[in-house]
This record gives sequence, structure tokens and C-alpha cells, in this order.
Amino acid sequence: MLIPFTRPLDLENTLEVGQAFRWRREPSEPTEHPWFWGVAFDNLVKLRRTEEGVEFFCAPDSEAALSPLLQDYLRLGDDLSAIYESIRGDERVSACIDRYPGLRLLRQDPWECLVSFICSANNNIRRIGGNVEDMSRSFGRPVGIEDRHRHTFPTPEELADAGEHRLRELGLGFRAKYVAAAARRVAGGEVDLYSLREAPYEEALNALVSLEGVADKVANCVLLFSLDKLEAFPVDVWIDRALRDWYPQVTEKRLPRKALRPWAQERFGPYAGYANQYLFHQRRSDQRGKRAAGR
DNA sequence: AGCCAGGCCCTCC
DNA sequence: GGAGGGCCTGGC
Repeated sequence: MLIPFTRPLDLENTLEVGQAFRWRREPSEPTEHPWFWGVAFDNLVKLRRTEEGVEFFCAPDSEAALSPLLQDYLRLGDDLSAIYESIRGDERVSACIDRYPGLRLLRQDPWECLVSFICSANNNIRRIGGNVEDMSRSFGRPVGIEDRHRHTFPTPEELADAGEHRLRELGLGFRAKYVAAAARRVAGGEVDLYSLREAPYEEALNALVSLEGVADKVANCVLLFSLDKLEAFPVDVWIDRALRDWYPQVTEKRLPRKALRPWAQERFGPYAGYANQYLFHQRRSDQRGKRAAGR
């Protein structure tokens, strides 16, 4: 099925920037319209960008049922030109936008997003993806068709049942305790993640940081990538380095890591999260370029 | 071998 | 209150 869409959408950078962990490009070699395989809304999904829009297939549900959900997931409703206009006042961000037009935030499932970013602590992106896939294979349900199938991301109940010990056996390390605790609290109804979409930023932030293993950075990822808080601004090592290198004021004012989020939100405004994503992607791309040149 | 990876928590001052 | 150390695990 085709979702007609001719406005800017860079599917490749959007799915591989590091905001989501379950999309696999196929083929991996450079091609004009590569497919991306993933699991979303309890379906195995493959999709690709074409000139006309987003072409996709899914199973077991019908394409008609999934189409509106995918449009939502890909944030196709975001008015990128308005967003760009809002954050282009910053020269550095403006240059990043010119470099990666159509890079979009995603609107992911809050539970999967929360667990993924709990796993991100002191971890690398490849292994985070491995952790997410391992949890799905072990505790999720198979979806797809016989020769091509993956597993749904486990529900809070499924991960609560799994327990800390089995999560540790999967290789989550010290994060296993945090994932198990979060699963118990969400499964028990103590924290209602979906309701946080309607809550104001600060309130949702406070609810998230009440979870073990979730502090300001992880919470802001969840807020930005799954809870519709486009003003969220996660400060990780990459953003920290980017801000210090690219914004002399940060160094002049001797701002500690903790002060960077409020500083950036003040500077970039209601779409600070989009600015964050562009700065992050630029910074990591620069680094990859350097490493490639180094050998 | 030793360090680092999209942090977080705990201790101690 | 904030600076510093430790943490599972895997890859280089």
C-alpha cells in the first residue's frame, strides 16, 4: 500500500539516526529505494520511500488498518516548514537542516521507547539494539509470515513476568534491575505512560524520573520520541560536545552538563527537540567521517 | 590490556 | 549540592 506523501521525508536518516532501534535496512548496500524492516503496532512492517510517498507492507494486520498508525508514527503530520522556520534562527541548526532535509522525529510507543533508553545508559547504540531485539525474541510474540518473522516488543506484563534475573541473563547488565522495576510499575498501573501524552512537559518529566534508572537525559528521550513533547532536549555526550564546540557562550558561562537542557530549550524554543535531533545527527556524522578518514 | 559506549546512582565532602 | 567513582557487557 502507498501512503501518498511528497513533502520532505528522509526515511533512512529518520529510522537510523538512533531514536529507534528495530529498523533494518535491506539491502545494506547503497540503493535508490531501500526497504526498512521493523516491528511496530504488533506487525512486521517493511516500508520504503518512493517518489510518490511511503510504500509499505505489513502482517498480520491489513495495510488499511496500519496506514493511519504509520502516518502517525512517522509524524507525517508535522509541518516541517513551520518547524524549520522556528529553529532556523540558529545558524548552526540551519546548516544541519540544509544537510539533512526531511529528517523527522518519530512518535514511538512510549513503553518500548522507555525500555530502550533505560538500556542506553553507559551503552553503545549497537548493543542497545541487540538488547531490544533479545528482549523481543525472548519475551515477545512472533509476528510476520513464516520465512520472514520477528517478535513484538514485550508488554510491561511480559517483562515484569520475565524478571530481573532473566533480563540479566540476556546481557542487559546492571540495567536489568531498572527494566524489571519499570515493568512492574507500569504493569501495576502506577505509571500510565500513555496519559503522559496529554500531560504538560514538566509533569510528564517528573513522572518519568520517578522511575529507577531514568534521569533527565533518558526522560527527555522518551518525552521527545514517544510522548509528543517537541520541546524536550536530551543532553547526552554527543550533544554536550556539540554545544561546547559550536556555542562559545556555553564555554564562556562555564555551564555544567545539567544546565545545558534549560539553556538549549530557552535558545531553540518549542521545537528544541527537532534542533536537538539535527545537531545530534550532524555531530555523529562528523565523527563517523573522522574515524573513516583516520584509517 | 585498557578504554569507551547516547547515564545513573551512591557516597562523601 | 556537586564532584567523583563504580557499574554489566562487548568491541576495538
